[in-house]
Amino acid sequence: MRLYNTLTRRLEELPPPPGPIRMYFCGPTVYQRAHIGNARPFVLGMWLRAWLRERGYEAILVHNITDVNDKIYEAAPNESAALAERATAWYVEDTGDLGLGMPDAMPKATESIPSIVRFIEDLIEGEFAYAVQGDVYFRVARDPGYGRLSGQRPDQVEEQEPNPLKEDPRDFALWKANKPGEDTSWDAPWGRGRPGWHIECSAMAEDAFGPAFEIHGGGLDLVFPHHENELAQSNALGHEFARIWTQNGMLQFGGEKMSKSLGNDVSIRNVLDTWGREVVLLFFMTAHWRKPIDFTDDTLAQTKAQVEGFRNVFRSPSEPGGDWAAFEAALDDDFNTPEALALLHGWRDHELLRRGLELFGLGSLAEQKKASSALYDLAQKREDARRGGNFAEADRLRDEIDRAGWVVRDTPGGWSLVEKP
RNA sequence: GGCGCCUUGGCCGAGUGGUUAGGCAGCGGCCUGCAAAGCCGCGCACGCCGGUUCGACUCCGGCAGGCGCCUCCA
Repeated sequence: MRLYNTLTRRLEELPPPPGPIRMYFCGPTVYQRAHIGNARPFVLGMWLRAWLRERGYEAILVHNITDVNDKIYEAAPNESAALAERATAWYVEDTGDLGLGMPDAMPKATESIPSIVRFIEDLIEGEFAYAVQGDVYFRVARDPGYGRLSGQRPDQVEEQEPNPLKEDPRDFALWKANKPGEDTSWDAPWGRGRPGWHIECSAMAEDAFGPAFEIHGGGLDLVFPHHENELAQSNALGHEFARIWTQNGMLQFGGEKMSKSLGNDVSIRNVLDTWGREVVLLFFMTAHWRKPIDFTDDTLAQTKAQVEGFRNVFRSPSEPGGDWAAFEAALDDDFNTPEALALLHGWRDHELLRRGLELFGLGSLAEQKKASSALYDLAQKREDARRGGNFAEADRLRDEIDRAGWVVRDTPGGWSLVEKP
């Protein structure tokens, strides 16, 4: 199996099974209901884990929660902890409802403070970081390779609002001194405060996996500065950190990236309620994970039609045939789900198709709901009316069944009832 | 100013130096009392301009348009 590695800008072969393949994916900052764009790395991580296991790997997925952060303080001054806790529960609930299972661990920043503090201490000791007035900053000038992940040239990075505490405008915060309105803080050798954004991931990933692991994931918008800084911090301590960096493309909405900051976000909850989990999952399958994907009603409607198409395969007799090897090859080649999906569309073999769909959490498409006996009676009455030539009555009964959410289908072998799409 | 990515038929979306992607929608037909589902047939696409080549959608260069990032973002 091979995957595109942002760090080397090429496709790279994974070590042969059984691995292990340890994966760390960046999760959301929790201060409101997560949007559907946030679901993309979650879904990708769960699918990759499932696929790697299918291929005989020991695969482990750790997906973190950022539960201390400026955004949370802004959203709930003096009550950020309560908000973060609530929003974490939402996230777990919403991603759980995708029906893909859950990551092997979901560490929270606030529960990883000792590791974070130790990490910063080591960086200071090595003079890769410095404390000033309760803040601690990473000394970017100490890292000659800074920018190797994102391709940024440190001398060209746009200057931010000047921060007189920094030795160099490119330096980034590892620890921020406690400020008014910030209700969460921890003691540290440099004073009471809380971790900066990037250090938590270095600490949590290494807590889970040690100084080196196979795959790091997250959104493409995290490449710089977040992932760049994670790499810099860990490399500064001589740790290899992640070998393969996978960043998923952004979910677009109305021609822009969907994001909480832009206010154009649609929650996972909302999409789940409107379209159902199968449509959401199939929607993500239609685009390659590295490419942007447009969230539009038209696209979702097309996806829904595909969902029905798969259901109908299972409502028809199974026919042997289907190239599993080609399916494997597509997924082994940079996890090309659109190509794998195209193959699935050609399969009529129930067992094989179900096996393929199950890998993506879509095994439910193979399951049929049974109509109530009352509906069966109506359908039989309609059949009787039809046979008697009373088509007006037959159509009336069909409408009644339709209103109950079911569709009557006449086949050569007799009528059947299927759930209305 | 810097870094990176993208541009395929009505829509979504793979892929390849010369050979059918696939799906959705649409049109025609079969089937049906009418439908639904299914089946059969139909589109000959690769942003623009150059170059390399016997031949480019595929390689190279330029241009145009779009997207992401530059220390809050999945």
